[in-house]
Amino acid sequence: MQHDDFDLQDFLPYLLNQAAEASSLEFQQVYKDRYGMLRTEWRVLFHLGIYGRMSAKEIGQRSKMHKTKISRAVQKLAERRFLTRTTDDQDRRLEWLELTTQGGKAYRDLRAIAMQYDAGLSQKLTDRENAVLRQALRKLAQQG
Amino acid sequence: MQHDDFDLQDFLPYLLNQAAEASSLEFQQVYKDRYGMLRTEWRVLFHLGIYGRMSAKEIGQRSKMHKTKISRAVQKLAERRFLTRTTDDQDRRLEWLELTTQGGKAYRDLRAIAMQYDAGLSQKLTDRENAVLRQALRKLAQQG
DNA sequence: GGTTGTTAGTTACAAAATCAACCATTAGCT
DNA sequence: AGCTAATGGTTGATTTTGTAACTAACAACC
Repeated sequence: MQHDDFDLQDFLPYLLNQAAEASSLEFQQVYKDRYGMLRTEWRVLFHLGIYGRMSAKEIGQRSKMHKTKISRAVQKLAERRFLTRTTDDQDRRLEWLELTTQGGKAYRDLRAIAMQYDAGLSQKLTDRENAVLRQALRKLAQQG
Repeated sequence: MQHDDFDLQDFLPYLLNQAAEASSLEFQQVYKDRYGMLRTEWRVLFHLGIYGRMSAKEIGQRSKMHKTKISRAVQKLAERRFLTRTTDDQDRRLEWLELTTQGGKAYRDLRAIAMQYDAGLSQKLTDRENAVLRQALRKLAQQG
């Protein structure tokens, strides 16, 4: 049982997780300290900021977050007046979510930081690594 | 605010997380359903399986898991008789962890599945992507 | 030899994620 | 129309994590 040949550092699920965790640490600090947000919350914020008005369901499809997470994130963001919810006229189960002016401001602020942060991460890698990495990650991200 | 240029799918912390989550889903099913283990638990199990007897502290250093997580994982694994704990003679704060026969069996079983699973993931990528990906992830994983 | 500071590991409590059951509404079928 | 199933979203109970405070043992210094 001593020092066998399996290398944990080469096992993709583990390695990916290590990289994901390490590389989101600092950004987490920002949305946490600056806006008191959770990961789920900035994600919802970003979805709305990027794609504009959408429903919780759509956010779920895109982000693969579970609907309860989204539901609670939306609640918090609504409480803080970062978004508004309007029930659809045709289908009254459906709710349209949209950033408020304040929400938009928070989004743009965080987006700027995200872009800067991402640039910093990219600097750790060569151009080729960056390109191939993102390509590969996208393949892995689509489950199946 | 509609459809701005920022791409969430290109933001590394997000992309990494999506890939990590997607690519660990099936393996998670295995250690969960088959051994009722948590992520922290199989990680501890693997550390001991790979490196042999070690202390909780060492596991923490290698895995970057917080010591409370490790403490709890060790407890569970000990309850299930997957490992034994022996206090060090020199330094009685220190505890040596070691897999039992049963623990070793579980480890080898899961390791086999992990290897197979990893091979499956690798198949989604070209050889070059595989090499570059792992290289890049290792760089990102070392924080700083 | 006693005081202070560290270290390995645990525990208690709060925060968050998960899972299942739950409304309310709409769709589909007969 | 009336019944059943499916859908969008919420809620509550349980599990898991995170944070801080805590032991117990050791180290270092005076």
